[in-house]
Amino acid sequence: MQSSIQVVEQRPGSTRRSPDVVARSPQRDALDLLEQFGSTVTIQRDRQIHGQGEPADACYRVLSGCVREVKLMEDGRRQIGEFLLPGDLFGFDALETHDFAAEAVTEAVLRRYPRRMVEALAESHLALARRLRDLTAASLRTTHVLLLLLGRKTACERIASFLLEMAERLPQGHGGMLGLPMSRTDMADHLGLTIETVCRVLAHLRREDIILVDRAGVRIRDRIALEQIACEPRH
Amino acid sequence: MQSSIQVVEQRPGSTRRSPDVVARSPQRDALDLLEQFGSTVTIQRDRQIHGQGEPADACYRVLSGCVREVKLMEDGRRQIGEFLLPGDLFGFDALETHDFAAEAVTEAVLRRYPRRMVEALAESHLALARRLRDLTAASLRTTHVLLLLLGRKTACERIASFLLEMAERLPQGHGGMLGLPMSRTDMADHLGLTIETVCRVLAHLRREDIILVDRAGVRIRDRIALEQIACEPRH
DNA sequence: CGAGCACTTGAAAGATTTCAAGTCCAGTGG
DNA sequence: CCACTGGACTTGAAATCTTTCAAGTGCTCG
Repeated sequence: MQSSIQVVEQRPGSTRRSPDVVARSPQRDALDLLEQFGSTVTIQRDRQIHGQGEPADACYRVLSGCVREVKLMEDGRRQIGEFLLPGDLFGFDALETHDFAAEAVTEAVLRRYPRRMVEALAESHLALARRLRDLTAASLRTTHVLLLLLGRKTACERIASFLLEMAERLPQGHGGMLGLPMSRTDMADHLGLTIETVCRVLAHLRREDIILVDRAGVRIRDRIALEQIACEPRH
Repeated sequence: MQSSIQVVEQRPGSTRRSPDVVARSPQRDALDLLEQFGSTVTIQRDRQIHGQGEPADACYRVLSGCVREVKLMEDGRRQIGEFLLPGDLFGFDALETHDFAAEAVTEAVLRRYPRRMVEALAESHLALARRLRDLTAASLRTTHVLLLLLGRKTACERIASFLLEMAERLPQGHGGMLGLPMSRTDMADHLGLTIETVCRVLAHLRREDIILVDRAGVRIRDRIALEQIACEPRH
């Protein structure tokens, strides 16, 4: 229960998306209240953290590694709602049960908070209650962006949007290299494409000299071009 | 400010989806607190209630009619996040700004609550704060279902899912006829299809005697078949 | 009655998927 | 140390689904 965990500054109501990994500043985060009830767990690659539809009795903060939120259909079709990276929170926005299963994309270290405690504390701490609501609203906003991507964007636009998002969220390696933690299959299941289409689009962007792809990851060479392709919504 | 508004029983944390339109039961809804600050407004067909990205300074309950939540791309591509029907709430789950524009699909009568009051009351009423969080989580759940639909379902599955959803949410006319309030274009923009594909799939389902389509609306003749086609997720 | 709009339907085009081989490593075992 | 195997990733070609383009139809409204 040591409190020397890497803590990430959260903008007012952002579930994730923390390019600004800053040491905790003077103003306290309402979530700090939970820290004393947290425990640290390590999840092996591809192991499940919780199942889809299971009672939501824990919430998590990602300390290291990558987690995916997965919805599965009877016939095996899969939709990944979101990838969670260090600093991201998940499970806080569930009702009684989890909408998604959560699985480790890479070995992941998580801080685990019992839902019972979260709810109990929220009963007496308005700031925490408020924080939880903002967290949920932030999740919703992220999901709304994905809705447009899945409903209306072309394969090329989806990949471009995804790469830009990852460039914001992942730490840059040397020379701006992004080490994507997820497989092509995971990317495909997040973007509503097949693995082959993901490959082909990446190859296409590479031939255009917009990105550089190698085993280690991706490097964005022409961000402007990528942004034009991604054609993000007005807001 | 009369309080003879049609009020809809809400399951614990459901933004909408209220097939059970019941008179208010003894236990009070935390949202009742807002009622004294509400005002009733009427919006003409296709008129905007608020724009995408605008400061969220009001929330609404639909009293009658239908509202769509719309995201627009520069080039005119459109994604409808959700249709709101009588009893449904919207705008309660926004952060500072609205993720979607809201527009009246049909002439709509809305109960409008100033966000400032909602937030102020939530500061002092835990039950309301809790209700707002559940509302947001319920929105998120709805959106997660749509993610799978947009990312992984075929046109036929999308339409089948949509019809079943509408059958739950819309009041039945005589003979189980559903009067769909939205145009084919709206359906298309919700389901990530084109208007022509929507027509063709409806025609296909009609030829299979699964539904009956006419100007007035749609009638489900073989719900079992429709459910099989829709192939809803395990949970 | 005529115009306009929503909706349908057909045919061709196009984007993405499916099916089928490969390639390239990383890890294993000889 | 090196060949071998399996898995992830690529790439090509054909198939398929959906879209695009083009007419129509039928209602409603003026």
